[in-house]
Amino acid sequence: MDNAATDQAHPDAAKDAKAEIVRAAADLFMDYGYTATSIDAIAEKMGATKGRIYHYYRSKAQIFFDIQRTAMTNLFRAVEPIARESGPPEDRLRRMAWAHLSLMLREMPIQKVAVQGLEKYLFEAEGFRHSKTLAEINALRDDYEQMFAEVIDAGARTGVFVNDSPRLLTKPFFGTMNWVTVWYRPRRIQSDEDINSICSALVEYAMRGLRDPNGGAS
Amino acid sequence: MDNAATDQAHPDAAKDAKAEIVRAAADLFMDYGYTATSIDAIAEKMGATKGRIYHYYRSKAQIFFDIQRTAMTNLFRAVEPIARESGPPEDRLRRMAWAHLSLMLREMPIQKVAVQGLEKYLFEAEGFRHSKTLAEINALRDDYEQMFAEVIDAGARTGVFVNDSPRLLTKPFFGTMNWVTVWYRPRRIQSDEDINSICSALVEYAMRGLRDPNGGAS
DNA sequence: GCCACAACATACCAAATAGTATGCTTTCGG
DNA sequence: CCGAAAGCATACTATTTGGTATGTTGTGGC
Repeated sequence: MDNAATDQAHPDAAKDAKAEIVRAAADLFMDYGYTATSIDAIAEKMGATKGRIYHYYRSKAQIFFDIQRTAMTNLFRAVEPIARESGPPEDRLRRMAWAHLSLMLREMPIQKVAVQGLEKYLFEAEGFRHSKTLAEINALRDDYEQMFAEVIDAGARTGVFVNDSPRLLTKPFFGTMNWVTVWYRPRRIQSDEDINSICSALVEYAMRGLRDPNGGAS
Repeated sequence: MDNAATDQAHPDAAKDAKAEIVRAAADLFMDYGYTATSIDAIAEKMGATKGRIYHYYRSKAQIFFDIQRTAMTNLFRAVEPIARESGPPEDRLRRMAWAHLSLMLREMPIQKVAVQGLEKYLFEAEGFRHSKTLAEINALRDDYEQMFAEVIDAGARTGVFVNDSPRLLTKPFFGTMNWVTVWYRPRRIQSDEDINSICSALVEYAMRGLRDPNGGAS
């Protein structure tokens, strides 16, 4: 009994309804933040009222958690297959970074909320410290970072990457890419070409940051 | 008549009082966000009540703006002298980055609020779109970024940096450094050694991202 | 054709909170 | 030594908002 509608005769319809709520909420959270966005505002953006939202979610926080889950799920779907391939770590990592950043730009609201929103204003203040859901989200983020750390480690062992701790290197690596959520303003109509040029510049920057200037290949 | 206390006989005392408010507010904004932090909570953290705060600030938003101003002022004080020196752009930039990041880590609350907090939840919702203060803050941020862009441009002309647009290169450059405000959790007792090792790793990463792998030093 | 339940909308409530109005005490210039 | 303003605290208000309780309408199964 996770909520009122998930275990019904038409679970796919419920999924769609929840997805629409998640999208609307993410749009507003991105612009105004979590606490400054009212449930009524989310409903109004959907052309509905609170009743619709509370029929699918029992609280505002659950919507927030669902945004996180959606964001992480989408990231895994795009990046994990690449990580599992064989081949030179440098190539894999570059394509992983491209997939990550591309998704970041294409579903900015969800990803921005997910990446900047994991703050304490929910957990410290409310009773979410021991939440099962919270632990799940944190585990997802850790696993995701670990996926990159392993490829970086593999590259370091072959000598193409610098020899700092992989865990420490992932920080600026993600910083280079995730910082788009701070400075990039999605245009009305964002051309693929626009996105691709940003991806290219940032991914190459991130890769140069890892590479060892002295270490030749092999 | 900026506020009630600035043009009095003891402006320095008022400055101290305001600085204490700014610090307390930044601490709470960092953890809970702007809207989720009540004026009463800020007052309580100072061992006082609202009266004390509203004696120096006429609104919550003014406190927020003062945090931004303080953060930018401190950054300029630390970085601008280095930018004005002569010498190889690469050396100057590295030391500018170090100063920037060092300050970032040492006054995390103020800097984190300043760097991540310039959101719309104030301006779109309220009547702050045409605020004089807001324009001033934005100008400061632009000038600050421009300072780095110029040094990067100088380095690109000597051939040590890659040839992308300086404006585009500053994004991942700041991303590498400012992302600490997302992942770094200030320890109870943060040793200088701790901070220095982080500075070193991130600054070197940021510099490698700029450097042209093919371009030897002029 | 009826019934149970999904899928909402509407009305309502209690708590939180930005801001104000006012009162009290200390300090200081003349 | 006194008036006036600084430097607060206290009491109060109007509004916003998360959440609930209670409708109302459509719809699929039998």
